[in-house]
Amino acid sequence: MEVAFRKSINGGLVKEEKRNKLAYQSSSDEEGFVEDSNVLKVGKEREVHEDDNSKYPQQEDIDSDKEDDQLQSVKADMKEVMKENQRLKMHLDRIMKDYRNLQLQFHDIVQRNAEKSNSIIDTDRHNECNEAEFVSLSLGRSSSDTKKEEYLSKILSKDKAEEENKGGLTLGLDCKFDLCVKTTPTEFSTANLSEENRSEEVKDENGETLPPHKILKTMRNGEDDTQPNPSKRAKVSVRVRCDAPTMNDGCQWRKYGQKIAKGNPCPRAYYRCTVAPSCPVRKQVQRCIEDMSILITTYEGTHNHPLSLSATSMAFTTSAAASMLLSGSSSSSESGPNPPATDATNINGLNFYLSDSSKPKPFYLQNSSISSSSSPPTITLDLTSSSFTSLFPHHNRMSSNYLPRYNSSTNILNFSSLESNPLLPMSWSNGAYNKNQEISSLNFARRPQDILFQSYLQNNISAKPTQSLLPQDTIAAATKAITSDPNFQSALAVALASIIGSGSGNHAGGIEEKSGLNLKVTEPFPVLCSFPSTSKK
DNA sequence: CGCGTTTGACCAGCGC
DNA sequence: GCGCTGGTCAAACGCG
Repeated sequence: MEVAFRKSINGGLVKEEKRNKLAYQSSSDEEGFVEDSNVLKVGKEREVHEDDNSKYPQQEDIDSDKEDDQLQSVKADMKEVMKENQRLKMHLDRIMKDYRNLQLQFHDIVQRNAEKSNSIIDTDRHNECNEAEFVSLSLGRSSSDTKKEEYLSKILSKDKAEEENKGGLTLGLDCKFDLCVKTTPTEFSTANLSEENRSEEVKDENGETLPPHKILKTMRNGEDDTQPNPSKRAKVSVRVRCDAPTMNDGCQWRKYGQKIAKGNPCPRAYYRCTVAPSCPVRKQVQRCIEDMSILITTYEGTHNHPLSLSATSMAFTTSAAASMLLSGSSSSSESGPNPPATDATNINGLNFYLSDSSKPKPFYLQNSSISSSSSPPTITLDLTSSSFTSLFPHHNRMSSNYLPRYNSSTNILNFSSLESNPLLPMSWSNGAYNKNQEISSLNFARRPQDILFQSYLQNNISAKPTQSLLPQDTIAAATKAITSDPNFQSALAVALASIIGSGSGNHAGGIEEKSGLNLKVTEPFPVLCSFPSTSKK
């Protein structure tokens, strides 16, 4: 392209082009492409006239004037393009600035939501299908917990400062998103964390290679080593309405046993995670005796391999629950100025740690209960109850829509129901992201932070007087909400970060680098989903 | 034939 | 020690 241009154009125009190129050097590739297109176009025009000149040398003077005119017009075009370029640059700067602001406000929204959730009193639901004695989580705190509240605020502000110092944001919880590690799909199955485990697992202490079943046993023993009290190993039970025999949570499972458990004629099936041959994670699946449509899935153990994002959704939830459970049972023994945890009900929430897992910044999820018997601690996430909708107290209309449910046709456990929400841009629920659902599970509302995000959507968009928004007004309303409410901006930032991270590691990395924000949420998540992190210390 | 499921046997923990 | 129960193993079986 450039060669053809040089062949056909005089030196002055070449200079002009070079000057423009220099001016655009800092522009994006897309802008550069547009610029080159212009250059190509000009070059071709020039080629035509050069041919004309050779054919009719007697019109040289006239053509020379024409050339000057065209040169001027091209220069004018260039100036316009430059102006446009400047405008785009300004746009970009503004976007980056906003993005930075959103990032800084992220912690604020986490804190505010924690406080918001504290005012929500759990309805003392008990899991009637579990024979163990359950203590209601009371995922909101009582008003008498002001000391703890203050302590939490201190922790949060301290963490915020630390986060800003570090310049990094790490989505923690016991799912440790190893955000510095970017894995490609080919790396996915052998990502760093599991690599270490694997290499250690296949050999015993004598260095001998063990057969698979012995590896498993070794694994289990090793796990017990890291968890001094095996009986304390957390179990997370998830109750979901599901017609299918088992819930597709993104992992691969192999059934290894089935038993008729006492008190329930429905057989209990035992599954083992087969994503990695040495993965010790088990799950038990059983129908609820009182409501056969409810599937009770109990997870136990720690994935020692990266999970797909769809599996991460469930692992995220369950590990968070287990984290809450374990941190609650061990928090009183932790060093530092921890508030006294008198019992499980003081744990109060799912801890989605930010950056520093030792200092939880909890979100709160309702409808959970903790078994406090002497048996292995079990937390039950009841995703079948309508009271789950108290997460969205300002929007009664959304009640049924926000029931997390398992869709057997799509094999997706949905924490929300964007598709039924006409107030959202279609592309968020039924559009491009949905097309990739099977691969990357980019449903906007499948992760706890997405619930948070949607909560904001509902509170900030639909709760406003413009309830009968036409679809074409939706974007405008969303834009208004985005620009007017910093909280919503923060929530959006979280959601966007998820999407960015889900789309392409390169893109995420690019944004990361350009913005300097270190919003390190990448996909595929090299997740080490460890349920009881606190017990491993 | 390979892989996943089924199912009876076996084992360990717990209560009496 | 014995029985009960939950959890796991592994051979048999079925399916693609």
